[in-house]
Amino acid sequence: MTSELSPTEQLRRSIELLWGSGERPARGPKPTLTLDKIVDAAIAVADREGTAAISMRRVAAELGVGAMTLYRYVPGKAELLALMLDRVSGPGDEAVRAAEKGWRELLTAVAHDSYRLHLAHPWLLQVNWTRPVMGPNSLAGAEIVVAALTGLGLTSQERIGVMITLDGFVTGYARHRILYDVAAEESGVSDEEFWSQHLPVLERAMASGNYPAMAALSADAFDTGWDETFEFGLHCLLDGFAALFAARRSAPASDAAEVGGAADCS
Amino acid sequence: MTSELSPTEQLRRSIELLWGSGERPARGPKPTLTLDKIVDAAIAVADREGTAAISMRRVAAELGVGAMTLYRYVPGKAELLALMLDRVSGPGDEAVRAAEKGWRELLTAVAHDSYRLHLAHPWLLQVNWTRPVMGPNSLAGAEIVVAALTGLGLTSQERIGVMITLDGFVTGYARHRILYDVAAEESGVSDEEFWSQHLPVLERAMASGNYPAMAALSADAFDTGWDETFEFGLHCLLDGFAALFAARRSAPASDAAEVGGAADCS
DNA sequence: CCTAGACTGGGTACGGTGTACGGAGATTAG
DNA sequence: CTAATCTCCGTACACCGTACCCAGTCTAGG
Repeated sequence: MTSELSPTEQLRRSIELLWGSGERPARGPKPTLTLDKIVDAAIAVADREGTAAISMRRVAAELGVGAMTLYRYVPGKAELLALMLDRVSGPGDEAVRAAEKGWRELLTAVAHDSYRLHLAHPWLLQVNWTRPVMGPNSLAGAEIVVAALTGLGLTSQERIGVMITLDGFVTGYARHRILYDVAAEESGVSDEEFWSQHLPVLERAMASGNYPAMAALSADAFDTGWDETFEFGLHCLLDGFAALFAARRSAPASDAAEVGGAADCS
Repeated sequence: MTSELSPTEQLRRSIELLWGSGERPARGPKPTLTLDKIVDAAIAVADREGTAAISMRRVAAELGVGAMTLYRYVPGKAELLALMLDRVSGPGDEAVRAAEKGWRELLTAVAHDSYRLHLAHPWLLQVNWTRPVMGPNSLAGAEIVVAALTGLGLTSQERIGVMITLDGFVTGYARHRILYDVAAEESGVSDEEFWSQHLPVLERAMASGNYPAMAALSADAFDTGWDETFEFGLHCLLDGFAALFAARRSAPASDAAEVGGAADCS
């Protein structure tokens, strides 16, 4: 008899799921599963068998139940992914250790944690986390960054801007690397073979004179390891933040009136 | 009778496709389609109907042919996506105009171009461009950036590092924004509704005292427009690069021997 | 001109996906 | 004990990418 749920109603349901206000109805048989078990199973499948293996049937099989059973606990696949994300989110080990150490150490730690997290769970790229970002763990992650940026003379908007910028770099770089690994794996072509296949066409392109700057690069230009390049980029970005902070320290920007709640931003 | 193609053979085929060495066989009827028409149709469908609409059947229907016909021209969907990417890639308008203006103007222009490109073609996020990056247009895009970074005392590896870092930030930020838009659109929930639904749970979280730094933010902390925040982040990142360049200008790093081809990086 | 052979278009089919629907059985309030 | 209400899940539908294969078309060689 439940008529179709309105979008708003669906959203309310998802928020409840994320913040886990799970009161059971009194009637009827006890559930055999829990939300936590489902999320754990989904993460296990995703980590073990790859991003493409995340399907409702596969996760259900992992738990020894029918596919449709999952829909008793989760509205749909998108919400399951959001729950998976919130599970692995939250302040990482390195960030917690660096919590009291100053902004540069902390941002470095947060970047490392997030980078490692993405490499460990490549399926994170599949998740649209922009809307359900407001899960409890995600919020805790934001808190620790904003805290480190408080007291440097930044406006509130700048604090958020720094956080978003850092996240953009880390996720963008992680995506780049993960896509590369995925391409290598699923095409079944190794790095060496890939490059050796391209050699003739690239040599012709270089010899054409259309790409002088590329041709002038040394032979080892692309030899840098992924992680070193990440550190290099992160270092540059933090230097840029440092320049901003130095400017604000000599002339603090005026912030809008501070109120006790970030929610009324329509 | 064609036995299954080896991965290497498939790769060779894809490279041929990208670089367009399209000699027709003599026998048999003339093809009614061309690769270009297919790629154009796919881009049109993707731009008009969204990322999810990119399917072989849909693209084929757009061209008025059967789904399987496309496989006469393209090995599979992944290759079609790669071709779509190379089509829209290449130096953007702003970058071309800024080509002779110094590294900061050029990197800014490239970032703007790439950012706009992603917003105009959100399906770019779907494409694994790390491997087929070596299409002619992509290579031209790399050339223009590396050229702007030549003569600043950077090593070859640093030039590539700067390019990858910038790309990481731009694509990461664009992804963030696109995912946000997609979430708003396909959930059917407007921004206002989304935030008003979250209000009670957020207010409770803020009142809990667990998130003091978040609670201390001003009310307008999240009010910044997407584009302003992008400019803010880009500015920071370029300041970071500037610091590196300044250091190199006073003490240039020694580069490896420069050879005329970047291809032999195993 | 004729015909053999190579090529193109595309119908059908297979195994996958997310999920709507509804029935069978379990549980508990009254 | 009964009826209400819940859980589990089999079936079904509309999609997807693409392997296979046949019919129709075109051209090279005779």
